[in-house]
Amino acid sequence: MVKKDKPKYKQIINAAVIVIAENGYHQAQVSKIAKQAGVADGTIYLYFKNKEDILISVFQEKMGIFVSKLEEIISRELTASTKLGLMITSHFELLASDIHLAIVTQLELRQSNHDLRLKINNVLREYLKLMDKILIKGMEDGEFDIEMDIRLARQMVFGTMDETITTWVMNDHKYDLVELAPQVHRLLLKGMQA
Amino acid sequence: MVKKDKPKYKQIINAAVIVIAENGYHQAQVSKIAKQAGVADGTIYLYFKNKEDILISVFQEKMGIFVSKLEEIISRELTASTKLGLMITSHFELLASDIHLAIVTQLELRQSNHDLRLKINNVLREYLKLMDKILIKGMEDGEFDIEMDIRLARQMVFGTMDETITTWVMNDHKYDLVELAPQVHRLLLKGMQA
Amino acid sequence: MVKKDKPKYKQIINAAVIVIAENGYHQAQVSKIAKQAGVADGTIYLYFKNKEDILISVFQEKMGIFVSKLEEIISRELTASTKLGLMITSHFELLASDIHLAIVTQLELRQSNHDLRLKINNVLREYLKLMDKILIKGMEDGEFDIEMDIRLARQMVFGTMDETITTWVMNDHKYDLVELAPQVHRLLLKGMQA
Amino acid sequence: MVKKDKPKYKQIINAAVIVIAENGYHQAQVSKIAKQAGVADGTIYLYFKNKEDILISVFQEKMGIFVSKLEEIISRELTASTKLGLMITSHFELLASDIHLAIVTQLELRQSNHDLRLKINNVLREYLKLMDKILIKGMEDGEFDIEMDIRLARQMVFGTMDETITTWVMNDHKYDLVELAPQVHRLLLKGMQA
DNA sequence: TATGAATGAGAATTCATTCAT
DNA sequence: AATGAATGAATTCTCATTCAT
Repeated sequence: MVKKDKPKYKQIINAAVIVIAENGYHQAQVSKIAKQAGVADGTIYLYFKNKEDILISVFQEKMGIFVSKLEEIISRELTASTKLGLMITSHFELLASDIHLAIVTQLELRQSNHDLRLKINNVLREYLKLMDKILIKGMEDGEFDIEMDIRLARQMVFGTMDETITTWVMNDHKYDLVELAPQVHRLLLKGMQA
Repeated sequence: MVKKDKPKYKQIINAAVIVIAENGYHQAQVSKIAKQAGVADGTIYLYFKNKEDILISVFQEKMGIFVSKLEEIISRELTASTKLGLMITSHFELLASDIHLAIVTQLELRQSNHDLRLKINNVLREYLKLMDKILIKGMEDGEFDIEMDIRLARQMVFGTMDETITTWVMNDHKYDLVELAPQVHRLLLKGMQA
Repeated sequence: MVKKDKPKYKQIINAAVIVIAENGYHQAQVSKIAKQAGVADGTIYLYFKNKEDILISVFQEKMGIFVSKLEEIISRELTASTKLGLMITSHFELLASDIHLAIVTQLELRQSNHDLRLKINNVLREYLKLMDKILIKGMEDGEFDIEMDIRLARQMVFGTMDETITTWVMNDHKYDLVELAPQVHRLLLKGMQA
Repeated sequence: MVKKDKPKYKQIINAAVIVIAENGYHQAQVSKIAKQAGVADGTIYLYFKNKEDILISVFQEKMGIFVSKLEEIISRELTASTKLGLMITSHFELLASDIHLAIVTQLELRQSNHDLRLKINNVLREYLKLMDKILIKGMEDGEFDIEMDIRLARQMVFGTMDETITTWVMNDHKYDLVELAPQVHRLLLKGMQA
């Protein structure tokens, strides 16, 4: 059994999400995370190399859920446009169901330093690659404009989703994010359709 | 003559942009900014309340240029779609011509804490309001889909532009950002057209 | 059978010498010593009261070899001057044949704190007492200056030997220490002769 | 006026000697030194790069006194043997007159880590070079044995002095160190005489 | 006997801000 | 207005030791 499978590993990850969401990135001291996780400060360092390692792991573990979900969607027998819709919906659902996580990914983790952000971007890249698969399939199948720049299209899709979620979080999630998914889907679809 | 008109005010603002761009947000100490501006540390505090005030002022002063430009575009006798295109192009041009500023607004200033980001968002809101004016005019004139959610449309426009610029900055601006403007324009237009 | 006779006791002592010599006093953690000895961290505490106890025991065990050797030399039927020469030679030989031990006693163990050094000095005292026996015999037999201060003489003998060994260790033992013994002997003899 | 001439520089150096002597090397926290010096913790870092820099500077500043004194002795028109005597006496006098300094140089500073000790040795080397000058002159003038190994002789001189002082410090300086100087001188002289 | 996961105290250093000059 | 020396609060990480198994 490796470290990541031990119960305390996930315990600390989850504690970190809560502490960062409730206190903000810069007020999320290791001792607070340890306390929230119900372990001693030193125990943190049996599972993580340093504080940065906790934060990257938070992102990896949680982003992993998005990636798995997206892989599952892609593997299904559906049109690219339907897949796009499912991706948006499930992305919104996951964050709407875990406000703490939404705060952390949309606001707090972006305050991290350059190095950490580079590492986070590596994790993100995997997600964006899957997104590209949908776009390419849509272009090949004649659903999406064959002439469109794949990078720009991806930036539109991700940028729109990201901006929508961030706005929702900054407005204290006082409206229903998931309800917006169909409209976002329609908007993006129009932009990309053949 | 108020403080903002005094030469040292702008001198410090510009020094801050350079220092933050070259050292990163977390390595932009007040003493470095003072040195770059050619003044003593204490002098900073004759022009700014505190460090946060410098950063907000940087954003306000620089964002003001975008706002002025956009106001000028809106005031012209043009179709909403043409205005949208001009907005994208001039936005890209301004950042492409000042890499330091691009780094600061797209990457470094986002590492600021929650409070500062809220204040930055207030400044940004003015810009987004002007953007809304174009979208509303386009809907009224029958250019854009009258059914579309104005907030989502704005998030798509801003999100796409923002993501495009950030990706360009993170790729060390090794390709021409301004050249992408027409394609981004076309993509967004398709998404919003009636 | 007491603890000191059990195989793991010596195993840990020897592991400590190696770990300290190779990593330095401040990087010789208990866990490293345990690993080198092939036992669990907790096992150390079945044989030693605490970390300091390991270090004192290292010194005692190893110094014991010097003391035995010296006792054997003293018991022989020889002139004081010859005994002095044998002492120097065998002292040098022992350290030259165990570089790890030389590094530990000449450099690393001296970085220990005040308390530990006091305890080490107690162990050393036994050796110095035997040294005194040779000097006293020499004075009684008319070989050494009867007027000389025994304490000062001992400090000269030990200080010279110690300084010579330390210099050799600090120069990465790139010359032959044992070859220096006759010269050191002659030098000290001249200083003490009647 | 450079940093070393500013009053606070020496103030901190002297505070460090007292704090280290009274608390021991490992209990000499920066905050204690700052308090003893009557400055804020942060002020220390305006004059010293880090804690190690304080300790090296202590050694350099204080060792400088020994070096100056020795240079002055060497420059006089005296026999090598007289110079040797003056060196021993003034070395003993300086340490006997500043017990704190004696504790620091003979016991506490030797607990420093490998890196720091290497730097201290560089400072010490200057002193040893001057010592060599006396020995060489003595050999050239026929006072000292022309056949003697200069390195071994120096190790005898320094080792004997060092061991004598350390023993005195460890015995809580309950006897008069300076009174021992003539005897030490005589002992060493006999060892080296032609 | 032996294990090794868990504990938690302890300290160097940075940097925004002040204020006497 | 301008200076810049001085301030001091605040936080990560290590590692000797314990104790349930």
